[in-house]
Amino acid sequence: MARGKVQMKRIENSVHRQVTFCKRRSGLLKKAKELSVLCDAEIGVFIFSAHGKLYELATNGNMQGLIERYMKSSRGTSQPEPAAIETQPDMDAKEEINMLKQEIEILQKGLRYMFGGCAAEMTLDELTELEKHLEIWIYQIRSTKV
Amino acid sequence: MARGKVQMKRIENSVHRQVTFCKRRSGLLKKAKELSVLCDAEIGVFIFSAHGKLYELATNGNMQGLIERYMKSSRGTSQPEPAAIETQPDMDAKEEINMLKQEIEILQKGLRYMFGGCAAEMTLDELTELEKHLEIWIYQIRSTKV
DNA sequence: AACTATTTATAAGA
DNA sequence: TTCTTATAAATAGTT
Repeated sequence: MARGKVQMKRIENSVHRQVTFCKRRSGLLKKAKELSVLCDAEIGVFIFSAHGKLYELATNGNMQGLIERYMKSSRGTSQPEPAAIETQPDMDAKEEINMLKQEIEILQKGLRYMFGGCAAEMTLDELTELEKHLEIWIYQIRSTKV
Repeated sequence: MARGKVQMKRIENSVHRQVTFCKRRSGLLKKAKELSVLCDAEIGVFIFSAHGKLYELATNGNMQGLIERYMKSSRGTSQPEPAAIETQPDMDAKEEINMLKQEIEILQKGLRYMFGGCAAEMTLDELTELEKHLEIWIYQIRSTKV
């Protein structure tokens, strides 16, 4: 914007890119906050910088809760195929194993969030609840198989 | 902004609120897209209107993937440590990697299946495999409960 | 949905 | 990074 239009493509100069990232990131989060306040909306934003750093905003202060809600809302919207699982070819086998294990943990965590969001440590009741969900799921799978 | 400042509080007039929501929502999504293009960032945004309607943007077109990445990044932020994933200690590293990758694919399919309201297509074998995993989880849950 | 008068956001420079 | 400032963009109120 100011002092010259900006082309809508990646900023090649890395210093400019970094500065713009910083400014626009804060602008975006501000706008999100404003929208939520003015219009009584719940908003979740997450931004990964090119270097992988995470910046986030969840208007209710609870991104996990928003993600659960998102998952419920977007149910039925056909999900795109996730990217094939690729790992660095030059990666050490041990590292790769750890990476994959992490991925699995994430997926498991995702499932737990899915099932009514036991966010922190799971109580006995929560575990029972999860167990029940899994049993239902298995039941559905068995029905599908027939 | 234009023609008068706006107070940073909920707009009481519901017509104004709706119009502003529409305008600012599109503005926010535009800004998010711009930031991602200009600065090479990955961004996920979801907005729930006061009435619960979902609007979203995922810069890579894959919100599910972004959510997984988010969970990975925010790990450690007061998240409980999930049970360690155990594999055979005597297993060949290559084998182990393949096994873990398979598990991930199954979990991903399972998640999609879940999100899609049990509509996503899975083959019979995949369903059986998923069923088996769910049974293992149930077993783990029951062990934890004891 | 279109139109503008203004306010905001921000690119470039310091 | 922070501030300044000229300009581009967004948008509140109006039609």
